[in-house]
Amino acid sequence: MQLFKEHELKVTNSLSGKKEVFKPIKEGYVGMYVCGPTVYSNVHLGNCRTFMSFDMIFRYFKHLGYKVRYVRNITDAGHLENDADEGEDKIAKKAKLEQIEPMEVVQRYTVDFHETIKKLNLLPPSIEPTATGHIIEQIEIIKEILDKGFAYVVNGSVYFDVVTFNESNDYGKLSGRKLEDMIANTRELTAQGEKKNPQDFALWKKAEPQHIMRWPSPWGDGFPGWHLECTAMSTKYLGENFDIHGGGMDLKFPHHECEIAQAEARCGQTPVNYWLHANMLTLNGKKMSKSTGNNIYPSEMFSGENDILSKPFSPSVVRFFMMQAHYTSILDLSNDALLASEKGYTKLMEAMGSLDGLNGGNNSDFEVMAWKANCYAAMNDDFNTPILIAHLFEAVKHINLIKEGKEQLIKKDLELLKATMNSFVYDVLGLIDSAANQDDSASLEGVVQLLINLRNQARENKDFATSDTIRDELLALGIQLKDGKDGTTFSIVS
RNA sequence: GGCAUCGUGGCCGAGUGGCUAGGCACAGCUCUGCAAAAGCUUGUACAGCGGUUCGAAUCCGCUCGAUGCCUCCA
Repeated sequence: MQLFKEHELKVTNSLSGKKEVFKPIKEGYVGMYVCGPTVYSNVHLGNCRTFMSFDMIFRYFKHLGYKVRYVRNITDAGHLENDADEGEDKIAKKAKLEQIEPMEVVQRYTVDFHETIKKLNLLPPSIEPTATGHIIEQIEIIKEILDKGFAYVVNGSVYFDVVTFNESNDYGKLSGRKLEDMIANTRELTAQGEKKNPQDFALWKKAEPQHIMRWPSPWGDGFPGWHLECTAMSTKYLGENFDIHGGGMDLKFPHHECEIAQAEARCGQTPVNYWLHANMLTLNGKKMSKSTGNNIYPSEMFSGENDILSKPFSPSVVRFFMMQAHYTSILDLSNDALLASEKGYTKLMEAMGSLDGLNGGNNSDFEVMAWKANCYAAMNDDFNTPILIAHLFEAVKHINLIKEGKEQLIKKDLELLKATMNSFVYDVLGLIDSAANQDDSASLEGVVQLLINLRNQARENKDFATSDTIRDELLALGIQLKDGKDGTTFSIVS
C-alpha cells in the first residue's frame, strides 16, 4: 500500500527553521541517518527520547508505504577529550580507569543500549554501523578533503580549514551562526597549538604513545576526529545527497554543522535535504546532570530504584508519556506527569482490549472515515503525536460507548476503526499492551474469573461483606474489578 | 558574554491572527447494594509591559525566566 501517494507530509527542517513538504529524492524511498549513542556509559533517558522520536518517524514512513533505509550508528571510537594537546579518546580514558580493554567497554554499553531500547520497543535500524568499522572510509574522505584544499596537516594530525571553507561555502547555516561572530567571540582560553583557527576541527588526530585506540594512516598512527564518522557512514550507505539526517538538538552545533562542511568540501553539494532535530528531555524542570544528581537511568525508572519517582514506571508508559509531547518540544519529566500518563495509557489500552469484542450494529453513530482522516492529518503535520493521541482518545470514548450499548457502528465502520486503531497505536506509536504481555495470563484469568463468580453469588445473597472483601482484596493485589451491564470484567492495575 | 529555542488553565501538553485540543486531577450528574470502571456536564488559560490590527495567546519590540549550544554530549 503506497499511502504516501495520498498524504502530503510536512516536516520541520532545521535548515530553514520552517515546516516544509517532504519530497524524497527518489519517490517511494527514504534515506534517513540518525546520530546514535556513544557507548562509553549507560544510555540515559534523554538519548532514549531522541531515538524514540526517530523510531516513531521511521515507523510512520514505513506505515505510509515508503521503503526506508534507516541508518543509526554506534560511536565506539569515542571523541576527542580535548581538541588541543591532550587528545585522548574518551573510550580509551574510561578503559584505563576501569583497567579493561576499550572494546570491552564498548561491548558492555552497546549491550546496555540495545537492551534498553528494546524494552522501549524501538525497531532496529536498517543498518547500525560502527565508527571503528569505518576507519578506512574516514581516511579516504580526509584524503579527498585535503586534495580539495579544505584541510591541512600539522604534526601527524589533519584539521579542517573552516576559514577557507567559508570563503566558498556558508559555515554556520544550520545553527544560524556567522563565522565572523564566532571568531570575534572566541574565548581566550588555552593556546590553540596546532590549529590555524580555533574554529577549525580535527579530521584526524595523532595518537600519543599511551593512546590505546589507534590506527595507521598516511599521516601516522592516530584516530579519526569528532565529526567524520557520521559523514563517512551516512554517505557510504545513503549517498552523497540523502533525504533526512536526524539527531538531538545539542548536536546541531558543532557536530552537524561540521558534517555539512565536511560533505560539502568533499562533494561540492549539500549532503542532506531535511535536517530534523529532536528536543531535550528535562527532569523536574531542570536539565539532567549526573553531577547534580538530577538524573535518572531508564533501568532505574523501570525498576523503581530511585529517589526521584514514587513508583516504577513500565517502558510502555514511558513511551506513551514521550509520545504525548511533540518531538521538537522540550519535554519535562516529573512524577506527576508520569502518573497522569500512566492512567491515560491504561485507559487507551483497555479500550484496545475492548475493541476486539465489539460487534457491528445497524447504523453508525461515529464518523470513522472523518476521524481516520484527522489521525493522518495530525501525523502528516510534522509527526504530531500529541494531536494523534487526542484523536485516539476520541475513539476510546466511542469504543466505551459502543461497549455499553449506547452507540453502535456498522460492521464495515467497526472494522475500519479496529484496523486504524491497531495501526496507529501499535505500528506507528509503537505502544505495547504491557498487561496483555504478562506470562501466566491464561491461568490468572481463570483464577480471577472464579473469584468474580464467587463474588457475584455473594452479591445475589446480599452477603456484601464477602463480596466487598473479594473486590477490595483483589484491588490490593493489583486486580481491579469492573461491574458493567454485561457482567464483571477485570484489569491489571499497578 | 554570543547564538538558538521556548514560557499556555491545579499538573502535563497541543495549537498559532477571529472557530472544542487531549490526558491527568477537581466538582456535579447517570449507572451501582455501596464503590470502582464507563458515560455526560462544568473549567474561559496563554510570563510581564508596550506596539501593529476591526480583532492577538498567535505578528513586532523590550523586560524577566527556562532550556540547549558556544568544550565530548541525544
